[in-house]
Amino acid sequence: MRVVDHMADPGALASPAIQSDQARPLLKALADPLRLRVIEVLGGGERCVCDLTTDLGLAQSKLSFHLKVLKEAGLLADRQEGRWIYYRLRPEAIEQLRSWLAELGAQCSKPATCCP
Amino acid sequence: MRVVDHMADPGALASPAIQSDQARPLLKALADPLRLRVIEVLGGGERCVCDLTTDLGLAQSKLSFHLKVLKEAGLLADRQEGRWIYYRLRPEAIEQLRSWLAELGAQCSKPATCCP
DNA sequence: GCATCAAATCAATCTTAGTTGATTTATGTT
DNA sequence: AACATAAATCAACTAAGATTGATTTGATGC
Repeated sequence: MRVVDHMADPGALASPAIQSDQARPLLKALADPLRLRVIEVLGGGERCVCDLTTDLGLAQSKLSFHLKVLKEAGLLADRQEGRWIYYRLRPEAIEQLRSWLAELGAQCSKPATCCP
Repeated sequence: MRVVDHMADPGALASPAIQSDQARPLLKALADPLRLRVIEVLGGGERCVCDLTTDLGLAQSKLSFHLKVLKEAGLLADRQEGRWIYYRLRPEAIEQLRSWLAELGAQCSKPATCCP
């Protein structure tokens, strides 16, 4: 039944109810060590690509590739200003993941009654 | 500074403060679609391997491989009873991830002041 | 219009991770 | 002890994803 209407976890309330279908692309995008570093930096606030390149010491095309993956997964948003492009985290995506995890954790402790 | 002592998110309070170093193996383990299905099933409670095999319709060695990955990442715990082995989710791991995500989301909305 | 700089794209290569079927280890049964 | 079943391991193969360097697109300034 998965009843969650008793407000056990206010932190997860922002997002409705997420299936693993929605979590999958997010998790996949987060699974790379380099992308994690990008995410970590953007956790501190918006950044332009040039900034990220020097901050992380990455080849330009490499960073660009990973930014694309993160963006297509829905984790990042970008905006253009002149010839610079700024990337930022999408807090909605983060919240989605958090609420998916919350559901997972909720009822996982039932012991099995099974085979023998 | 990353100040989080004002209790903005009670949902994250259970776990202390997680670096991406700790999140990385968890995220990597969660990044596979098959493992996500396993996780989803175990979200409903503990299961023995034989159960999982038939539930998910997987080759035995395949499932075994993925269970190992998940376990080594710290997401699963197992116990033996007779010749059966039961796997379950480790809620601590879930909470770690959740609190890591909470920190990420907290301060990510500062606009950049940068290049031009 | 031409030169310059930021960022994205592309094709080729390299690396890592997942699959498969057979074998092994371990527990329990007769 | 011999057999049957549950699960882990292994080696060979396959597929997916990341890296690299070169090229392209697009915006700005002269």
